[in-house]
Amino acid sequence: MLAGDFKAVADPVRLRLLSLIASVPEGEVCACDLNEPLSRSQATISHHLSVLVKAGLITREQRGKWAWFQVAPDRADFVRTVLVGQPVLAP
Amino acid sequence: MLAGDFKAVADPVRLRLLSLIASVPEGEVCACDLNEPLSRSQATISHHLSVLVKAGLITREQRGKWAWFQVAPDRADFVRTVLVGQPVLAP
DNA sequence: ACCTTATATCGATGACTGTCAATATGTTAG
DNA sequence: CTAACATATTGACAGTCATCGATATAAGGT
Repeated sequence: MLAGDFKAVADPVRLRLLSLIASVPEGEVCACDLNEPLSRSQATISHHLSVLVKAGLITREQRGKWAWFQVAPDRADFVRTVLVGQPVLAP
Repeated sequence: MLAGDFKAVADPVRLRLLSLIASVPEGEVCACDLNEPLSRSQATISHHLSVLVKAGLITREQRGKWAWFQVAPDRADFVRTVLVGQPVLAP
């Protein structure tokens, strides 16, 4: 658990992006669906997505014209912890 | 779970400070014990402690000449999650 | 081949951050 | 009261960051 992991989610836009990506039932989101709801420029959204990818929290896959993002499988637990907050404790 | 919470732990020095404070059996640490092990100036340590206090993750109590810090009781779960990483899942 | 669309990259800029030396504040001891 | 000590605050500086407009890259359609 390094400070760099938290740095990646220490920005409101990135946290929201991660939340959006993690919350879709399909498990992946097209970048085209992420530009509008954040009220930031396309360049800014692209930048933040790239930060999340470089941090290893999400993965990017080019499919045709579109780029699809999903939570990195090996970081799903970290992402869930970050988004849900309180861990569920074993009794 | 706001980005500000993660911002507070997104610095290596602060993460280490939080870890030191959270890991002492007594539950509280004197600032005098935090200056040395981080290899930063006294002013820098004081600054980071104040950031953690303002974020509500630790509390500060003046006792005589010394300042004592402990993990804020109402944020103990967040701190544990941050430091331990994986949450323990209920079966 | 061209045009359109989707996304990334570049360059610039203003804001924020970590750091330290110096100084201030507050506390205890003599 | 004064000296010594612990911690906080101030001021300055260099580095990082979020943001955007403009441009580049790449893919698909016509």
